[in-house]
Amino acid sequence: MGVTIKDIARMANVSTTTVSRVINNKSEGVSESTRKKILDLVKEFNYQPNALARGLVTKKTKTIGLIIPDISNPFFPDIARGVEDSANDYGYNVFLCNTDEDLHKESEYINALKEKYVDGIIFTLASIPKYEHILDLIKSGIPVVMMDRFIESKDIKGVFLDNLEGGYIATKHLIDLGHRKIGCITGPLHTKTSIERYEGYQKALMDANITLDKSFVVESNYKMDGGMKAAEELLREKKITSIFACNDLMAYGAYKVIKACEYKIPQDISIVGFDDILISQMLETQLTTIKQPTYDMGATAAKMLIDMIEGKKVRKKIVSFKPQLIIRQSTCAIDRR
Amino acid sequence: MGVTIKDIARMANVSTTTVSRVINNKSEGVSESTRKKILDLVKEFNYQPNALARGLVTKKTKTIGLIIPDISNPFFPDIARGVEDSANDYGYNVFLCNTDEDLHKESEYINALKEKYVDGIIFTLASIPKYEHILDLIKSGIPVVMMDRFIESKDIKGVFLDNLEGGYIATKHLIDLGHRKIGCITGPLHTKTSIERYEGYQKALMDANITLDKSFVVESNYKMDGGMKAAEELLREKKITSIFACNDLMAYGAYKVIKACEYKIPQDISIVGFDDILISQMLETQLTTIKQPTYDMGATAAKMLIDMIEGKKVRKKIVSFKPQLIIRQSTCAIDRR
DNA sequence: CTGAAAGCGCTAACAC
DNA sequence: GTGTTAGCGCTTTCAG
Repeated sequence: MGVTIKDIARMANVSTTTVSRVINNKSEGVSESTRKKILDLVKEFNYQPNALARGLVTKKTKTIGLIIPDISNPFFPDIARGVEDSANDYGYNVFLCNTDEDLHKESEYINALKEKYVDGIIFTLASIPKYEHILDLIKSGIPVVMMDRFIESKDIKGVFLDNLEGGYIATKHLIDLGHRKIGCITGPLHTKTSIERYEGYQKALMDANITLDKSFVVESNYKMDGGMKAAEELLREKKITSIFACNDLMAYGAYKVIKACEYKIPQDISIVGFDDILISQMLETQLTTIKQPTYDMGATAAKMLIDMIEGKKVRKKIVSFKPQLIIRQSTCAIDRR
Repeated sequence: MGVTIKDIARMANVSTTTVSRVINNKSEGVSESTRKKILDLVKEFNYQPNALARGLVTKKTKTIGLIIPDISNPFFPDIARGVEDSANDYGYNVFLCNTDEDLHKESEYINALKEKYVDGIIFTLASIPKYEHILDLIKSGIPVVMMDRFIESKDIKGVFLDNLEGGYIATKHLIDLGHRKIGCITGPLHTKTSIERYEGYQKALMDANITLDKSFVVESNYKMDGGMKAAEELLREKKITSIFACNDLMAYGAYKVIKACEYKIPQDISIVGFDDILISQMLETQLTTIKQPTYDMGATAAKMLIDMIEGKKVRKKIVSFKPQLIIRQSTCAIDRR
């Protein structure tokens, strides 16, 4: 559909090689006059190089894949936006792939992306701890950057949040406010992120010489209803004065239960979440939470990937982002009770 | 990187033609034995066809482009998910492109997608009423499906929400509850969607024999702060008893102002929004609103596009989705005041 | 039922 | 400075 490099060459009375040289700016050895002639023709006939043909010979497509669990999960749009913006800056396009954490879909996407010769892939793994296929992928030579969910392996590169630090500062904030009986609603404890946040909680307690009471810890599912159930359990004569929920959705579930029980937030019970999703600042009592720099994480992952693709030295194999405590209205000092 | 059709052909002692036939299931004329031999080899060596080479000759890439303003706008992730799911069902991959409603970026993406030979493009236009480039694109022959934002043109195909109906049922709901003094916070009135929602409001009033009071109508910007300003204006001795905000973000802005003024929702002022974004059901007083079937719209757009690509008869050129009234807690009958 | 040959549109040695 | 040639990996006539 349209004019090819041959057409331009014929009209300019030059070879395709020469045309190729100028459209790729490898025009060291092209006279200014033929250069201009070609450029004029290109503009006049709106010549657009066929990326398939080009890719077939160069083995580069200026295309990357982004594989995530689910773009409609509020955690991912900002990441995706960061990735796409960076990619776009470097002239790359991005394939969006939603896996629903399904390993089969994950493999299918990997195959499709390989067939389409993407230059690299950014990955947020399924939380299931199974990733031989990823390791194989990396060994096959295609640049891969992991995001958010870590893999134990020497040759992994990636962008992660310091979840331990996040759990730590969330809990420390509560401790600094005078709380001693701090409940913890964790995510599923077979995932690294959940474990780390929980470890952060434990470390903060330890540093403050507070003994861990396991009955204050409830494992949940990162969902709202899970947060509700967990809060019901914690409220059952545990006498806790505060809760650290390992994500905002669960914090919101807890929030609803607490308010339904006629407790006041933060006077009766302080609560801190994790993620800083949009709703957190829209609640009646705005949620104190731990913010992840999602956009930056996406943007950094894409930059890193493209550096790898273009053979630049990638200094840091692992970039660790620091979470940030956002103090809002759902926490207060215990002596204000 | 890896084994090609030639390798398979050599190992099977057949021509590449034959291999091509079996991997593309055009194997009418291939004996069962060679067929099996080839399939075994394909599996053994994990042969993956090179999509670039294939696309170069077939002019088809099993790839579509999705051009939207901004994936981090909560309205779009569900749409994108619908698009991607449908595409995936048919074996297509999707390029994600964020334009920020910038016409220049829009054109750049169109060019890039054409160079990469996408089979079709799904579009949510910038709201600026300028779209010659889209019309050109369509004339160039590449299948295009519009989404959400309409263009006046015979040969347009697309998927839209019946925004007039949406404005109508929102307003009618208020009228049915006994309200007569109904404020309206519109979006920017140079966009078709905004105009239509506003027209729906007017039509509902007219059908109920309520005279339109223009002082009850405030044009705003679809953003939260715009909703706040508009609400402040409406609250200034207009004596309205209810507000129809043309999206949830503005409704939320109004909500905050109303509560800040110590009015009660819905007893003093009823409010209905539009979109049903996640936060609407998370507010202290859950928001009555108009829901758009975003996922379905995306999924339908992709199906439509792929049907066009694959030459199937597309019965409906325009699919109009009906909005749905979601009654929650922010509206009540006027006599309960 | 199978293969030979041409060609998609481009880039990359290499030669002049 | 510029052109010739080969070839990327595949599909598609056309012939047998």
